[in-house]
Amino acid sequence: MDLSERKLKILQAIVSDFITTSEPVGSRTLSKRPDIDLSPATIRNEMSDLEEMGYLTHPHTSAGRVPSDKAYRLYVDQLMKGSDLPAENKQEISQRLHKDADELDQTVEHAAQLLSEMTNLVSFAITPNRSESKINYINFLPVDEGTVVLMIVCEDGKVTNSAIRMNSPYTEENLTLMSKVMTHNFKGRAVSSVLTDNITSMFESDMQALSSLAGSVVPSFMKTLEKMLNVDLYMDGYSNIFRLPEYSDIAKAQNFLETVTNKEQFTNVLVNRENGLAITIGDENSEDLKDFALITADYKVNGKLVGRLGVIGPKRMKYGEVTSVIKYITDNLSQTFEMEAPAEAGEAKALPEEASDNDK
Amino acid sequence: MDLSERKLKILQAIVSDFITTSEPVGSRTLSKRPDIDLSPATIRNEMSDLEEMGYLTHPHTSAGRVPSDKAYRLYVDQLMKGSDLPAENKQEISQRLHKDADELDQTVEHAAQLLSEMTNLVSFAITPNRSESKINYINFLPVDEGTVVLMIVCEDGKVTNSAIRMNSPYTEENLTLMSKVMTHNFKGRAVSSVLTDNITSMFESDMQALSSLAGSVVPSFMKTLEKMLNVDLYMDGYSNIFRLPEYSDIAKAQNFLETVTNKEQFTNVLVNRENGLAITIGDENSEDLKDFALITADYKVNGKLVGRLGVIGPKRMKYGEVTSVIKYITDNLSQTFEMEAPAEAGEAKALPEEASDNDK
DNA sequence: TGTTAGCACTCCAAGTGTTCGAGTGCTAAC
DNA sequence: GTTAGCACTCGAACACTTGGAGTGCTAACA
Repeated sequence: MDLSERKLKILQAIVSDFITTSEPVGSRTLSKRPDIDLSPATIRNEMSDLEEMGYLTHPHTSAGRVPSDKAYRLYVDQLMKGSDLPAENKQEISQRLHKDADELDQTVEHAAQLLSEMTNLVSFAITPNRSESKINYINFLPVDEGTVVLMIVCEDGKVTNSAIRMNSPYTEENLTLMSKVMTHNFKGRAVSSVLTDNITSMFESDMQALSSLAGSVVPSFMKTLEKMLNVDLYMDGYSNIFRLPEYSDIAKAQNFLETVTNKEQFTNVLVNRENGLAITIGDENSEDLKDFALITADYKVNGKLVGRLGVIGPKRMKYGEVTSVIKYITDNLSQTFEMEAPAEAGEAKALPEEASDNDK
Repeated sequence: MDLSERKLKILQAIVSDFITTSEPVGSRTLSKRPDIDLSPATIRNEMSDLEEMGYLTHPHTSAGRVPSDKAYRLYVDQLMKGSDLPAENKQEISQRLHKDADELDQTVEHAAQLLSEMTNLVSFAITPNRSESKINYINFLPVDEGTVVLMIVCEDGKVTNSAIRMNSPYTEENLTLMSKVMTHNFKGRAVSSVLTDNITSMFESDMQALSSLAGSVVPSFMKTLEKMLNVDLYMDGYSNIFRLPEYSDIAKAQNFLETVTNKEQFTNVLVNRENGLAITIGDENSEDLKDFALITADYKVNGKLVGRLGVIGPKRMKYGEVTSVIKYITDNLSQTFEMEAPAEAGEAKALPEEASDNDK
């Protein structure tokens, strides 16, 4: 049996009704809708069919129907009408994203904030992954007798640095030499590819003079490269969940919050999602997210690097509206980051002694 | 009327009972305690006095007594017995804090995590404020035709950088010169003091050759200095609040979460607390925190810079235990950061063209 | 043959009444 | 000053009732 026009219409009505009210919808309620001109009895028959086909479920005998994951999927794929954002929202988005747009991190954080405000859901955003970014140069800066700062700069402009505790004494000449040799060796190579190299052998062949330093430097270098791969995760709107009736049950709210505040695990989920606009509902997610729906979309930095932004909430979600907001924000972000090369700035700790020497 | 030995004992019993059970305590319950050898009636009389003196309240006629803020304060100041941490906890703390201790940020984050695990409360930690740190050197790195990276390094080792969009073209010589002049001008001065300077005038007098660049550089320089003053806030254990009976009321949980996830406001509260170990209870806090108790303590980096760490929870809190954990962790942190100069690393974005030139 | 009215049945939510226990305050006796 | 006793209060828990919203089924209708 496949879905007749009428069944689709009924299903559509049930899903959208349930999305707004979060109450199981009954045949009488439906028959009152102006767009549905059928008696409750007829609707009951259709609903019964739809239930058999797996689109609806039944909390208990005398309750209305509730959409299944399968129904949400159908709804999102076929039935949902995409809504266009009101002009004022569009304007607010552009305004707030362009203000202070010279710091990528901050702008992305603002975007997440904005998203949670506009959707009343929990939002998140991750910064782009740099594994395929190419190294531009490597620099060692003197700090104190025992410490230097290692600084790696990518072609796309990311600067990452770490302090290194040196096991053996160094001279500034050593550092300059090391900077040059390492830059020469790695310039133009992708971070991920360098990470799989056998760096120590390079030290043996090229840098005999420096081999005593290699022991301190190589592990830090690898660690710094790994650090470059980290993406930052911003989340916002945690307390929004309390507005949703599905989380008036404390245990559910707790479960949600626990899932969502496990940053490491959550980042992992986000990083591994499909590119572009991705909507996953219920059991399409991993086990721990099976009660939720996620919508994500990508933004681009300089037309290349890809970050991601989205929301998580109950399966009963205003897919149309939320999707529009997310798309509008990601498009806006991409546009913002395309025009200029925005700054993504951070900090590093070290104790330079006479660092301006480095300029001579 | 002042507090007799016996009243104190009763009050102590009430507070500690209420802290563990969160139920109003009645006279019968108290009289059953082995350390209190009085009949319920006597206890009732004493409780009645204590209520009159403002130490106890009464949810309704036939309920037990509940401690007031004043009672908690007395309890913390005089009655509470500080508990010593079990050796295994101490060991766990040292172990987990010393692992990966070369990154300050990360270690501080771990400390917050640890703290929330051990106390089952919401924990937080802020990194040290650098307003009195001295500038060590300032460096401009070439990126592309329109962009350079500004990098400011403090004596205490903090490195902060931003990308600057240049309004007019620059040469590498310009950058080197600018690095030198600015380093010369600001080396050894505290960040906060430089922030109050009139920098533009310096450009006019010292750097005529560079004045065309000043328009782009000065605002960014100030912004970067301000960025150095930002402290990072880490929080952990949000979902712990659901274990507490006081937050089984959804509205209260929501209120708590909203208060606590307002990072900006919360950071502000933390930064302005008293130094050392600080416990504030109920109405000793600002209006929005009046239903909570906060405990914070400081840790030191290199014996000087001061960061802060603590918990927030209901006024009914195991003050003794929690204080011990916090103190042990902050002591441990201070110790960790004293031995070595730990790395606090971050990142910056820029698009260097031929940056190794900077080394020659 | 598809649609609808009618009816018996189910189940939850909300309201009501009752009971029970833990608590208080007060008074009088020790 | 302390305690026992007693009347009283209040909320939590439980059972019970009721009403409404819903279903499924059957039979009648177009």
